[in-house]
Amino acid sequence: MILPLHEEVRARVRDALARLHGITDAELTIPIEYPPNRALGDLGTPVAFDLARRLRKAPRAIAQELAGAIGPIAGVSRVDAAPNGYLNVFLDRPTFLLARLGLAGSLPPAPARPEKTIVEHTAINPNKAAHIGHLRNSALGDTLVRVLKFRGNPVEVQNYIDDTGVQVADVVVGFQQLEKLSIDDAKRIAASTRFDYYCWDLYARVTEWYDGDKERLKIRAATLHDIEHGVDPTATLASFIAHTVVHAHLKTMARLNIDYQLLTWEGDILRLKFWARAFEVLKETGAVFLQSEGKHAGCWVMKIDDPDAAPAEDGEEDPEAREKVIVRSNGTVVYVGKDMAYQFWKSGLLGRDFLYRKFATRMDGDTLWATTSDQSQAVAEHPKFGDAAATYNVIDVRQSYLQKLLKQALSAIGHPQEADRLKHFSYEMVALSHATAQQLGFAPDPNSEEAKKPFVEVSGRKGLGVKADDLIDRVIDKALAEVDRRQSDLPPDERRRIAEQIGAAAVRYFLIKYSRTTVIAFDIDEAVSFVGETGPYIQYAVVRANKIIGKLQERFGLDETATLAGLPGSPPDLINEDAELWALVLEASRLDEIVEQVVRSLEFAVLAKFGFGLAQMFSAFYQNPKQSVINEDRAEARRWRAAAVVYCRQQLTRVLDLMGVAVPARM
RNA sequence: GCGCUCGUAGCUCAGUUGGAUAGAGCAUCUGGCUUCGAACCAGAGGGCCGCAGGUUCGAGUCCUGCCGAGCGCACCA
Repeated sequence: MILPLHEEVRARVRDALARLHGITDAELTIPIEYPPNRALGDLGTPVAFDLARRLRKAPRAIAQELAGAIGPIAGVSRVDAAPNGYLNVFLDRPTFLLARLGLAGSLPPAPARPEKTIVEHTAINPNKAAHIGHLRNSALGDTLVRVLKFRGNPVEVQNYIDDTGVQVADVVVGFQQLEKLSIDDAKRIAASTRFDYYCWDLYARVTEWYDGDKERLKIRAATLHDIEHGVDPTATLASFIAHTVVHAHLKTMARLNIDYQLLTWEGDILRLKFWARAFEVLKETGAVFLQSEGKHAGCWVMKIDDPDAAPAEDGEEDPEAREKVIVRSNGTVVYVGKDMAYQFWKSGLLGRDFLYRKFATRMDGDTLWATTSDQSQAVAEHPKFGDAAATYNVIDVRQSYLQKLLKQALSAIGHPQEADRLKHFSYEMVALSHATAQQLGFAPDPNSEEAKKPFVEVSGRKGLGVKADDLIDRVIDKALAEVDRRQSDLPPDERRRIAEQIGAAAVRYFLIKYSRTTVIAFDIDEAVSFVGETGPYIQYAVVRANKIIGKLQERFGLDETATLAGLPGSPPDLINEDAELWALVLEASRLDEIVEQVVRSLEFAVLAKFGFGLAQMFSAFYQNPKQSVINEDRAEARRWRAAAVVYCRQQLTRVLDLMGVAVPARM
């Protein structure tokens, strides 16, 4: 918790500026930064540079005036003007640490954020096993959920299931046409094999089959039609495939501590006629209109307004390029129409609701709900879903255009605020490194275009990709080998559990540490590594911290509370003089600031780097014999160091929790 | 053609409201386990921040142009 101090320093600088120079403009921002080293200060601001021209004074002189006029600030020991013009602040170290441990004073409460936020993520086509690209989506989405909750936002997590799309239809075609299998055969396969893996292979074969004769695509169209209209046996088989694969996906995600509150099924959106209602709204508000001329004649279209687009230079611009067809001339709705209906519902603007049924049990024991359109399945008592003040849609960058259309649709029906509060959480895709593609047996022809690209694109249609569970298995196996080597006294099931925790940390950290705009060229060897900047590195730091606290009890018979209880009032020399210890405490306190930055930028790489950097500082501290806690003879020094360890461990544990990662009992 | 992203160490990447000396991991090299357990730590080498202009007290970060790469822009989903 450092943000309240930032605010206090800002307020006092503002106050001093008003008194000294009559500067009261609210637009003046006072940036708070961290000087390059603690000898210069704990916090600092370059505000004097901004004012130099305005006040016709050297930055240094302004900073000096401010330092003299700012007066005492609670929690601050001194304010200095640096020779180059920075205004630097030194904190009262003992008070700072004691307050953060809840041993002195009280920290201001977090701001209330009562408005409900929906986060939709994962949305994997339920026709095959999840792959690493899907994992990036889910890891980002779940981290977003955790970060929002951390700062007090009520969050509803949804996973959209496209059970009536082409991809499910393709696997149905595989069962019916290629394998000549019935629903009972499918059930038999599901009972005896990895069904999602089976579908993975079958899906790739269906793609090849289509390539063999384009006429076969007509079978796909007919299958899709049967699914949409509930024609059996096709519809029942499709439903079975989708449900079975969804359960497999849930299982996969649970291995990474990812789950959901509600599964929204596209089939229910169709059957409950959400689109018909959305279409009414769009027509009533004039958001869409029936085009009577040009190439879109007979279609219902929406104007695309693009304020960023350059104006047509010589009036030769194609007017149709500024229109998006929403309803085709044959009366059927385009894909994005269903998305609009779903989004209107999320934003509480549809005037219609799903029915709900219980689907499964969540990891914390709560109910995982699913939508339904079947009265006989519907449960009367259910939580209120949808109708959120803000929405985050976690979808890769290729969907940017469609997400933009969704925002425009909200605007066009007269709800610009809702449009503004719909955020497309976009991120780049996961591809494969050439080395990994080769290991999988997908080496492109060295003379082909593909070979010249910086990475190899994943393709579900070709069956080219790394399955999520295969990756997780490999990482866990490797972790288990390490655990077996180091913790041979532990029973096998406990070792297994630890390996699973370490594996989840490795995978999740790997998926979070890149910025959203970076294409991850997935390399298997890099992903399974536990050395350096990885999740297990952070876990290891926390395990070491726990070790110190355990030893303290063993050696001195003091538990954590007793150790800390002796701190208030004890001589603060150590923390005042030990730069390394203080740097650790100050850095640890920045979590709230980091979380705000993460929500503002939607960059979880920031969180990952913070966790790693703090763990790194702690590891150095731990490894330094001069900083030993239990070998320290002076009781006060021991207590201050223990306090720093406790605080650091607390903050690192929170960071891991935000990443959906647990702390192993031992490593 | 238009739009959006990206180009930083040998490799993979940070540098997200323009700030003090451009960082991390991996790889390479040198040290360190009878120590709070080395999944670690200490240290070394390694940079025209794609190129050229501009704005600013200050630019890896903002603007313009160029070069190079990726992804979008359907009466597909």
